[in-house]
Amino acid sequence: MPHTRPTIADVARRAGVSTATVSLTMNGRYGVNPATAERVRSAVAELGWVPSARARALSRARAQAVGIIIRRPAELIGVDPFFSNLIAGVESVLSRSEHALLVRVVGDREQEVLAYKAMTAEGRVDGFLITDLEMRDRRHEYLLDAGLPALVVGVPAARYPLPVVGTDERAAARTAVQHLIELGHQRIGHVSGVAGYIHTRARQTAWRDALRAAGLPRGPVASGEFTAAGGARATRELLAAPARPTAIFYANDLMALAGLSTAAELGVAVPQQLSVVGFDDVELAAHAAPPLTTIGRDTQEWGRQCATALLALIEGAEIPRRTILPFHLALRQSTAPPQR
Amino acid sequence: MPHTRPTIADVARRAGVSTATVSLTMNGRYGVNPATAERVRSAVAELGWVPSARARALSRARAQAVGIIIRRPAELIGVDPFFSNLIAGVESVLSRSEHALLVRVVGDREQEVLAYKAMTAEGRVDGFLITDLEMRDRRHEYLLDAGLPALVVGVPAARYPLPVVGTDERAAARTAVQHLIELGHQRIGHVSGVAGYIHTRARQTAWRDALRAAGLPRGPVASGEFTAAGGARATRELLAAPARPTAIFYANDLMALAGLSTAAELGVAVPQQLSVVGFDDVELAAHAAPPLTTIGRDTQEWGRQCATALLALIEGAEIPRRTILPFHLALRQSTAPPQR
DNA sequence: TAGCCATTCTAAATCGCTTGAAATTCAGTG
DNA sequence: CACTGAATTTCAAGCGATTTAGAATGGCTA
Repeated sequence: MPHTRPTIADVARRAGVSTATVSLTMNGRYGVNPATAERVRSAVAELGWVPSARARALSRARAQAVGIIIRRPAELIGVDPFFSNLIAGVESVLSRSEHALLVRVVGDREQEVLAYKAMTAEGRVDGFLITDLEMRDRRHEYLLDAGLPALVVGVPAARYPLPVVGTDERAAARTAVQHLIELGHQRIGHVSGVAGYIHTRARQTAWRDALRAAGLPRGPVASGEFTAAGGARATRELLAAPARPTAIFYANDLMALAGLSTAAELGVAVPQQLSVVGFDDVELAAHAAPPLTTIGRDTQEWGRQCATALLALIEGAEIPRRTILPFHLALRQSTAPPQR
Repeated sequence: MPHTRPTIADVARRAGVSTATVSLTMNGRYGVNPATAERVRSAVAELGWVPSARARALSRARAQAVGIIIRRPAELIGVDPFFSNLIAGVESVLSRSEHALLVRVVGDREQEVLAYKAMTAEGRVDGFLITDLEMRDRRHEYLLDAGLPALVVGVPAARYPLPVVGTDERAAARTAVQHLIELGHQRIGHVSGVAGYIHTRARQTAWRDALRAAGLPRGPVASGEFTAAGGARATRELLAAPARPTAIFYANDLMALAGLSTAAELGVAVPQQLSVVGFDDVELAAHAAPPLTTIGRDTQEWGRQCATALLALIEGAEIPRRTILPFHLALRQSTAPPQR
């Protein structure tokens, strides 16, 4: 006998009141006699009633959920702990507010657009978290005209029409390159990420600008596509150049770690012959050989902050156009002054 | 003027039929005149109608969603690409079937129980994917009596009452240790993961059994807690032992990679003085110095298979009690015969 | 004692879709 | 020509909450 879950009607009957009263009581509206409220509450407790999210979503016209759509080719999904950490942070806030997190993973842009439209049209979510912003990102268009609040997580893009929570990665990358410059490096290369992303650009531009500002020649670049294989390949490429760089700034730690191994394999001593700086400060960075100097930020904190901000947006509150969170430079042993 | 989304009534009006007919048509029930169906379909297309998931969930008594609750301490969330990959695989199947994926991340067991109960009671999901099965896991209890289908992803535990999709990690681990034995190693240590998990146990037990079966002495063990820091610490511990092992089998790649660095730091040459085998075959493993020999399985495929199976369960179909997916041993340069 | 108000509650409509029962249509039959 | 039955289509009752307008109650005031 499949004992069905109690409904609000069962609670009402048990407490000897109408369903309206139960609803009013449990949603903390005032105007309910304390004694009645008490009766309702004990009926709820006795029956173990939990309001149906389905019914609630329909009558409140709120899904009580937020969505995050991840577009990455399959092989890039697991390369960094970014999403796991972000989601963990987001969740720690959402779960306290009775909001669910819907995650969708898509492979290409076409599917992505469909996913946003479907989730919106079906009314599954009340707002979106947007990641991996691209150069000419158009996602705000269908979000804005669907009237759903949305928020970008990551790098603040100049004049993007949605609020942002993230880190000034330009400043972060500049700090990394600055560190190399201060050590005395003059030929500083860069291994960049997947073209098109705002954060790829921010890191690369900051590197270029920092060199220019210091009056140094523009160093060599190679794309590592954010993968270990790409990082290894790019490292090989940079180290094979005629005027070999004495330092390389990598757009993420995964590539930097692969770069470390590649250097070892080529017999290039780090940091004596080559200084290496990464980006992300993944846990392994501190336990590499040599431990990796890198830029980090607290991704879980990003998650917490952006969830909080998105919930506020959903409630109709105003939020700052940009929330900039700090980064840090973890100084370890993969950087040193260049050898004479 | 916030142009509201069309409802089924708008479509019905436009097509000159009742809402029942629209519903019947769009849900592919037979018994609708082809000509009428055509009119309905064009009305749907013209208005761009998409059925409301909220209303549907209520009337069909189906959430059209599955849930996954991840319980890990914050610092372990991002350590491996497991969840990202699993979710990517799961999603590739779910998205085709109009099911959403709800992700919840909790920190401890108490929150976990609450999360399962809440998701179930609120009716947010039609089924669960269970990961990180523990030794005396009780999750089946509240799932079974809530009547929700659920499925374990990962290591098949003997006599666990829910169906499983995963890999025989015992066999996988045995293969890894066997490889070391065949190379001629006699003192083989193990760096284990977080105690309590089925997979931690499976890997450790398989290691012990393989040694015993080969008539070798039981090697030293240390827990690395699945983290890089832990892996480094454990490695240091094993290498400091009086009878230093000539090979170490790590319960995951992260620890093995940290182990590689630690060995380098201690001046222990890999693979000449120490062979290292990991578990996971993360992308970086192939680009470590030296490239890491490790056991891998296709986590995205796990995701696809378990999503498919869970959907079948939700439809009320029968599925095999256990679906065992393959693993592979990636032979690289971190293992070699022991030096005399 | 009638009139007023504030406080509590409830009836009933609503959210947008699904679905079983009933109504309608119409060709085929006897 | 009435009757049967298959094929279509519609009615209307849910699904389980929320919410608004208004009813009931009771204490006070004039």
